[in-house]
Amino acid sequence: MPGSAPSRFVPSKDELRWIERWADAGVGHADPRSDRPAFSIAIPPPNVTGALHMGHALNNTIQDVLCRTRRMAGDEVMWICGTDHAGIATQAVVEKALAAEGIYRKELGREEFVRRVWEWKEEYGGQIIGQLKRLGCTLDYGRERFTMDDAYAKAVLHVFVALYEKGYIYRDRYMVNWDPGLGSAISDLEVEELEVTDTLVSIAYPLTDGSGEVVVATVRPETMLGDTAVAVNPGDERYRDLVGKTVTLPLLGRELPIVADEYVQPGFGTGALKVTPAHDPNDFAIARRHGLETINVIGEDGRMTEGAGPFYAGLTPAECQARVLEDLRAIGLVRKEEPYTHTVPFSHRSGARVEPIISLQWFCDMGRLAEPAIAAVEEGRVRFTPAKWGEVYLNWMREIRPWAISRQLWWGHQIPVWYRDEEIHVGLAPPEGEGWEREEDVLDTWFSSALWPFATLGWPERTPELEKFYPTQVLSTARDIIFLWVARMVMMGDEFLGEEPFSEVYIHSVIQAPDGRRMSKSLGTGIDPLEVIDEHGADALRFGLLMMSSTQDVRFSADRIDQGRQLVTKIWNATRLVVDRGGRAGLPAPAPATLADRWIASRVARGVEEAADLTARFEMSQLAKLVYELVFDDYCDWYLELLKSGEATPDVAGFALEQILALVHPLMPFVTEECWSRMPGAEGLMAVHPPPVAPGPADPAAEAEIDAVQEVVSALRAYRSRRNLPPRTRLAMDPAPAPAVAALDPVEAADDAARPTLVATLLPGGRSIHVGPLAEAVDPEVER
RNA sequence: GGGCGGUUAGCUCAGCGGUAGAGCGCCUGCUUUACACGCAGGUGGCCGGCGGUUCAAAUCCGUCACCGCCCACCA
Repeated sequence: MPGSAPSRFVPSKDELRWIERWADAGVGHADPRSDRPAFSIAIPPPNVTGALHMGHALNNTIQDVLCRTRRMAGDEVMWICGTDHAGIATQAVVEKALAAEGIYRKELGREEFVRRVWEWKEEYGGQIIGQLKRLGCTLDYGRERFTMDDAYAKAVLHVFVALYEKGYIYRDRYMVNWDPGLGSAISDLEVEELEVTDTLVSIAYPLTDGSGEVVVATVRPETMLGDTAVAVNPGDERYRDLVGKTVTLPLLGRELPIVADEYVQPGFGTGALKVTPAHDPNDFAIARRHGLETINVIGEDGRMTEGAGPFYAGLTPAECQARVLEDLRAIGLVRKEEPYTHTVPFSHRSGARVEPIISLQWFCDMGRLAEPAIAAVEEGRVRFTPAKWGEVYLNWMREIRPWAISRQLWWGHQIPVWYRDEEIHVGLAPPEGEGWEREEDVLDTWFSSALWPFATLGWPERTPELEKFYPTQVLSTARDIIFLWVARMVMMGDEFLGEEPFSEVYIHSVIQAPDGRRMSKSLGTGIDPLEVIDEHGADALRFGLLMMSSTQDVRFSADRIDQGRQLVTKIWNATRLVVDRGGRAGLPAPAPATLADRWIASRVARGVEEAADLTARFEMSQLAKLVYELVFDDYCDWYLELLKSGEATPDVAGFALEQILALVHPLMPFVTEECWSRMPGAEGLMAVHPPPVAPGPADPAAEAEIDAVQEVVSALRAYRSRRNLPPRTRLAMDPAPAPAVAALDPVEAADDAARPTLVATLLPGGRSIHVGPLAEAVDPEVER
């Protein structure tokens, strides 16, 4: 590279060029017929509606580091690329867009609406794939998959039918989490418990025989309309005589049995519990034990049903609550009202307060599926990093509950079930004959995501891709989808391929906003990775994110991005210097000629070894720190200074630079590719350059010597600084300084014993040094 | 109610049994022909509190205090 090259690398200009070059050279393309060892990673498929956020940027940088490293090492790398149809999110986005034009989903009808979603997907979906390219990610873009592709849909239906036939999937009228905002059931994992302060109301239920009353407490008086019993603890003396009697439900006049159930805590409230089987999971269980009637009073539309009686039907629960309280007060049955703080379920998807209701839904029993997936982690076939997440996974798996898999949406995999009167048909194809109607519900998005590592490779066909690249090696993700996604992939992989879909799960940091809040668009705390890329370059962003990443949550730090940008500039300028001094690429390893050469060879050797170790252990911030220090401290601050003074040789400098570029490339692909291309003798892309090798063996002797040199030089500089001497003051030193010391700093040997003004003493091993005038050599201030 | 994690320099974080580290900030010098997105030299921490183990503890154990996250069906 000519010395007249600009003193900075300009990412905005050069990065786009390299993205094209990599694509043209097929860098991300995987060949299933290759003889090379396979290395594969399945990207956590971003939502089609998604845009790159910091979490994606970090996660995909990590995956790209791993993929690039393995590719350079000679593996056939497939980084599986694609997006997720994200049922709820996508349907919501399109619905909103249509509503802006005054078009409503229900008016369009299902078929037309789904067509519009596809249209939207073709036009706006998947922009994140382009953004991943900007980040420098070497995915196999030519094999981009979508969880609603025909082939993928086939896999989904196949799995549904197979699990149905095994008896794992079944339909039941059961209590589910109903999301009134969404108009759909959601799974337990999509429910978030939030603390709220409600009013705990005590209501008197008169005994039917007129002999008194039983007082119950509730935070949801409106649900009393669906009460079908009052329960007390069997050991509760106060109520022993009442068990078997009945009370009359106020407002509706229904007669309710008083039952005894262990669930009831005698110490809570009055010790008597109103039982609303249709709207409380505990009450539902009590009702099943006692064969009680269940009466729905809140419907799927989130309003009171006919079951609530003519005065209340049609109201929202909140309106109904006010009305019920008013009516109860009017007849004098409210005994107490007090504030009460407890947790209440809210939908993670819509934010609405979840209504537990009884509904006819499809479920998947997870017990049997979980067994091999538990063993996989217990027996170490799947390993989590950090290891604690393996425990979290196991704790959840060991108490796994049935999964509510049906969703009352239109966008998704429609459940392959047909009904005709009492008949039911479950199959890949519709049944023969007239009068069949297909199940309207679709599957939970995570049901299809669970198949990602193999459905993307063509399963259930036995494709060459599947043969070569399943199972994958690593799954990298954040902890929030360990249950939703990771666990389910393991279960499905075990069930359908007989093998876990990956052996390593790396759980990376969550990047928070600089103030410690969650980074989110709605909070206004998001930082757009693309803006960072535009401003500082993808390499700087990648490096900064790797530096930030950790085993815990971290705040986004603009300083780390700066550090990355500075490293980019440093590498760029170091390359300029080396090229100027005659450094070349593509040489066979030259024999180190000087002490400095032996030293940098040793440093690079150490760096290469440590980098491999850190990469294998997913120590990304340590890896970033290592390359930073190797470039700045070793190569630039000391070695290149020695090169300028003639204490090192250009061949070794060039060779070491080539290796350093190769070492840094997986982290910062753009600047390293650019620098490589500017080294005389460089051929081919750095992206497929062989892995870095040391220009020589680790050399402890050379390292010890240079350590000593560094100490002397630092001491000299500190001495000058303390004395406020001009920086380049020449000092005479006795004994004569080592050539490397003299080269790095303007010192001269004291040739006249009467004249020396400075003493530097290197004791064996280079550990003890005095720097200062002879007269001060014993001064503790100076002694080091 | 269970479980996990955090508390280290002004800020953001590493380190996790052997004399306290980085980046940024701050102070002093430097237009040294790769780089001022730079170079050199500095300032700055009883490593949350209290106990304990050890020759030796940010580092291991116990406990307390805040902060955060996950799981959980007490009206």
